[in-house]
Amino acid sequence: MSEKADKNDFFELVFAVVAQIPEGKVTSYGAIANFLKDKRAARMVGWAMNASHKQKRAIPAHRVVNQQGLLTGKMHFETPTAMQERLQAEGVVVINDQIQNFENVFWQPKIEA
DNA sequence: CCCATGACCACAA
DNA sequence: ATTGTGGCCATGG
Repeated sequence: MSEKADKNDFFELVFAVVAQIPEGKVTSYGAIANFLKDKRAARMVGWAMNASHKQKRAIPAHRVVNQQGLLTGKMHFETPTAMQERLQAEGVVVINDQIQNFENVFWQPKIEA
C-alpha cells in the first residue's frame, strides 16, 4: 500500500486528535502542534481545521482554540456565534469569546487508538 | 513564478 | 510585562 501523503498524515493526525477531544473540554493549536513535534506549525493545525469542513468525519473544531483559550476561529464557522454557543452547550463557559477556567477545560492531545 | 495571507506560537529586545 | 518579528507549510491571486 503506498501511503505517501505526508501532509495528508498531518491532516489525519490532527483530525484524530481533535476527534478524541472529550465534550466539555478544549485544546489549543499549539498543543496539537507540539504533540506532532511541530510546535512551530501551529498555523498548519488551524489551516487543517479550515479543511475540517470538507472532512466527512465530525471534527469538533469548536473545541480547538488558541493558547489563550480564545475563540479565534469562530468567524470560520457556520455562524460567528456557533463556536461559542456550541462550547457552552457542552458545559464550557465562554464569555466574550474567551473560555473561562481554561485550565480546567484544557485537554491534552493524545492518541487513544 | 512571485507575493501575500492565514482558525498560531515562541523568542528577542 | 509588552511589543515586534520570525517561522512554520500551504493555498490563493
